[in-house]
Amino acid sequence: MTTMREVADRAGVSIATVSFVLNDTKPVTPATRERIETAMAELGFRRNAMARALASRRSHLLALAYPALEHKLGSTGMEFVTGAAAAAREMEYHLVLWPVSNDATELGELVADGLADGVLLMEVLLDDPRIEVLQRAGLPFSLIGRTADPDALDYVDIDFDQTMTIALDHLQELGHQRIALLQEGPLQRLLQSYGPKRRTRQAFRRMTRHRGLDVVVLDCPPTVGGGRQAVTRLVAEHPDLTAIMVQNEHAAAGVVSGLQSVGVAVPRDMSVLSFLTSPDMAMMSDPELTMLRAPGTALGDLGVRRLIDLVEAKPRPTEPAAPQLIPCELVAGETTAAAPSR
Amino acid sequence: MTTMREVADRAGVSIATVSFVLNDTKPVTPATRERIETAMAELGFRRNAMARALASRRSHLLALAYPALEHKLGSTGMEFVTGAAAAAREMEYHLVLWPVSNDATELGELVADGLADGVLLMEVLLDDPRIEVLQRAGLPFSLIGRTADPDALDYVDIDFDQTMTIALDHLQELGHQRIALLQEGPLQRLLQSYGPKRRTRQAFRRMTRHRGLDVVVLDCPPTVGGGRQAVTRLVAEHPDLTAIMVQNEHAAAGVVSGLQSVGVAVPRDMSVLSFLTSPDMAMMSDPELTMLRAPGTALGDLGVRRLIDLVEAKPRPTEPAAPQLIPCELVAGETTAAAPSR
DNA sequence: CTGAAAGCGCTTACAG
DNA sequence: CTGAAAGCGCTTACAG
Repeated sequence: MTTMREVADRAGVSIATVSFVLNDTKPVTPATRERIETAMAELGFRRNAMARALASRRSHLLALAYPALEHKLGSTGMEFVTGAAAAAREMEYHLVLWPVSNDATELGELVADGLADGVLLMEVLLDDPRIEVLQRAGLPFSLIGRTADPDALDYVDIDFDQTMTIALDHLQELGHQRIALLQEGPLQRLLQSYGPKRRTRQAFRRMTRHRGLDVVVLDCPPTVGGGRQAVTRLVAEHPDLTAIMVQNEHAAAGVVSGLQSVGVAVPRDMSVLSFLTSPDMAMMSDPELTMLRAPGTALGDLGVRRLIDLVEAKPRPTEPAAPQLIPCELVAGETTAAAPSR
Repeated sequence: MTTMREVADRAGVSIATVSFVLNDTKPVTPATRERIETAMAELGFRRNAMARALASRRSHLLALAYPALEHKLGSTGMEFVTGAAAAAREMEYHLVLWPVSNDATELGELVADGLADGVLLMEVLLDDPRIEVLQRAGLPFSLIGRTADPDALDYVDIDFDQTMTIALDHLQELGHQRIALLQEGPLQRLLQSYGPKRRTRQAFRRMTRHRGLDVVVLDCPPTVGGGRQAVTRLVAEHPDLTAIMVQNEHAAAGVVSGLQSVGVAVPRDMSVLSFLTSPDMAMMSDPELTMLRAPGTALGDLGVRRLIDLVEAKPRPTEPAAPQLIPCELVAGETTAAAPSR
């Protein structure tokens, strides 16, 4: 390992000057800069990350905190992680993974270790105890998703309203008037305070009312079997439905197969639209699911860039930056079509 | 932030002594230990990670390097990552993500930064340029997967032989005699040197010959459409096949739907077995895929623990530890059944 | 069993 | 524009 000392000696300067060219933090004569740069190149010098971190009080490490228990991050979760890691890399930061329990003590300890310059929080709950811990620690952080009242926080999230608009536009253009929304449930302790479910439901209720559509809202377990059972009941009780939105990919697959097993053809007799879904999953279904693709990579990328902005902000900002909301993209599959005429 | 200095002052000792109890590295009288521990508790002291790293020349950071380009890590890749992160956490290490290009220069630079104590390499190629870089750097590393000639290396991998034995046992118990293996292909530059494909194929060829089974081996694109097309040709050219093993989950789904669309019922007329697959994916297919479940979490966990062993080994070991191979687990779905009698 | 001191490899006022 | 020196918060021989 070659140190700044060796570079300085070889270039005939002090280590301070080496540091100045490395960080471009003070003016240096072209001539000496030149000498230093060739010395660095010849020695293959790379500045030690730990020493830099300690001296500059900046580790260039960003932590990604996610709930350790549900160690199913899912396909969208993975997109999020890789998107965040790629953005961090591009900005010359590193992303470190913090699988922590949802009670915030573990997170608090990690934060106190002074390892990370900032924290990115995934799977944010509507009332999330982790946030208070981060605030008290005074460490920069931003959220993927948001709490019930996120105005004072820095976050990126899915644009649920816009996504719902896209979904309803799609279905209405196809002539659908009676639409069901099927979501994960019954609410468990944890999901009770889970934003995407609530926000989707609210947008659905509000917008369908405004558009004068007939709707049904139902919960089912987030599994293939759950979707299958739920849809059987659903079509029995609401024979006039022509389209179903499903907010869980496994349930969506179950809905499709459940429909077909009771003689309802998809998409001829019934359209199915899978909400907040990843292509990997949607393609596995037969017929392939039409989906609103969750913007996992984009959110990961954005989240990291915002966090870096926060970390590097010269005076600590008092107001959070305006939140960024990204809608899901409609990706045509084979499960939506014109509503059957009656 | 409270430092060791403050703890030492409050306990009336030197910072050296504080360090000794923190690291349990020298005997300390119960009485002073007591004083120090209460001082730490009262102050909420947490030792600074950067300072510790610099002084001890150990960062407690482990890097997970994966190819940045194919930023599809897939469902098993995710299991691997979360398994590794959880194990690292449990061992009081941190996992940092290094999405790097497959040419090894980027990896070389990161290694030279002195950030990580060791590197875990994912998606190992049969001839992998990254390995030489790590060897030359002298940094501990271990592999998930292995090169063509891995004897001198430290790795964990899937036990392909054992997995193939489980698969063939399963199919033979069901009476299957004529079996196809469908894998990803045609080989692209990168996949050409991809181990799992080659090892599966070799195990398949060797074991089926030994068991006196009739076989077909074929490549297809790793997509639903690829599987669908391939299987259509396959059954036309080999009408006596009764079972197909597929080494890509998307292709497996395509095989199932392709078969049904040409009037071959699954599993009545044809069994389909999905190789190295994740439950998340298998469940999306209809009927649900019978699979050999890839041990993603276990490999991630093991890989990290081995790497930590390496990092902490007192004299640098000259021989690698014996490799650990983990077979896939057979998970019953709905796509395998007794061979049709002819 | 405990402490004084050097040192890890950088950054950053402070002087000149 | 450049350098000497203090300092980041720990660990670790070395003494006693």
